[in-house]
Amino acid sequence: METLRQHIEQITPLNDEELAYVKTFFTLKRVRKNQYLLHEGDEVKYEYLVVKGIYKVFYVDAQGKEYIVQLAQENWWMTDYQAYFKQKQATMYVQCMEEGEVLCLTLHGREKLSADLHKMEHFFRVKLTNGYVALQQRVTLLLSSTPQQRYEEFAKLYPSLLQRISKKFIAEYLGVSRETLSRLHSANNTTQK
Amino acid sequence: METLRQHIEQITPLNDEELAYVKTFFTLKRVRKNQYLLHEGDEVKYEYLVVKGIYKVFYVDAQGKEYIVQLAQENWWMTDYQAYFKQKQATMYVQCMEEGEVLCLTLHGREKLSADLHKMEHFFRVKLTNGYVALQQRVTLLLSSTPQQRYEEFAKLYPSLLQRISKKFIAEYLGVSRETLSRLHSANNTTQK
DNA sequence: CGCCTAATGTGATCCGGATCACACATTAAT
DNA sequence: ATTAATGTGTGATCCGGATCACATTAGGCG
Repeated sequence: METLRQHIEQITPLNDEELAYVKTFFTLKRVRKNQYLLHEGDEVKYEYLVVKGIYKVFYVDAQGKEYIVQLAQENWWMTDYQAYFKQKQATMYVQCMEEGEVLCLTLHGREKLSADLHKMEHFFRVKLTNGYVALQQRVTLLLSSTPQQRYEEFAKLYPSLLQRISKKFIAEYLGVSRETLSRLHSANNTTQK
Repeated sequence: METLRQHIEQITPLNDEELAYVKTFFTLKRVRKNQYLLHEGDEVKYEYLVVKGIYKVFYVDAQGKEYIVQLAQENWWMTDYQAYFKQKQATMYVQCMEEGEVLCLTLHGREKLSADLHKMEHFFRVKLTNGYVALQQRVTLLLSSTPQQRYEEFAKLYPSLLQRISKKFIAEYLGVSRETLSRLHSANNTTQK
């Protein structure tokens, strides 16, 4: 739980009393590899703050193809936000790719915290702001770039993930086929040598 | 300025005193067709709340191709948010497509309002939440769908824009060539008849 | 330790959509 | 009203990346 304090205090300081109050809204959960935190069709009870591990948020189209909407690692928040905020059934899955633990927060908890503590409303606003900017960047990337550029951008933003997850999933995140991604490497290696 | 009250009160009620205070941070600006509110390389002084008119937020790649990141109409907020929040030079343009007026707010104003009035911090958080969800939907759409599906989705979400702006710009928003979009129509009309 | 399954590389083929090129229609400008 | 500028449809060609198919390697895990 110490993680939580650090995470929040990157944005706003909390005194002990406030922190104690905040903590009452979170529950810690251990997660094993391949375990689902959320399944399509589920009610979306929680959003999750990743304490440890790697997770993917993805959906599956009519043909059974998977598309990764978000790859989350330490200190990232994740869930099917559309369903979470609107309290509808999930259209996405959240699955663990590397075991770890997450802190769970209900929508009610989030709203209560925001209403009771101006600081926490501020915290969530700042987090959302960052998330919004990051998503907008992803939109511009998807609109305009080649698989090559997408991969380079990804490698720059998340060098650690390159090591920790398989290329297949990176391809699904980039919206590129596994094969095309693989061929990029060969092309790169020959030129850069 | 009455628009502003209505807009904010969709999310949180304000008393007269609060409203008066809020108003001091906004300035109204008339905008003519084709006028730029923001130019690549500019310092990003403001974000804009659209009172009237249609605007596009777009960027231009090395080949001179345009990509529309956002199409904004009444009651939408817009600017180059990446640059606005991080106070960097703009990488995008904001241009008017149908004349109207906007309310301008500085980053300092936004932060001051949020700090002084918990209600306003709440307002911005809710707006950001909605924006985040909408952007995530756009990401899933760009990741997985055909031009056909993108167009249908767009037509469903923004039927009014279909009438008011040219196909060329819709194509740039969807990340599809003008010609491909045009051919979709022909295909549609023959089948649905 | 070796088996089975998943991850990766690589060739061959195919196809959707970009691009180029032009005709026609519509709108704006003086 | 005339001319220019911009929007729209449509054909012809081309190419990047998806798809299919298989060989190779690397990891779990019994």
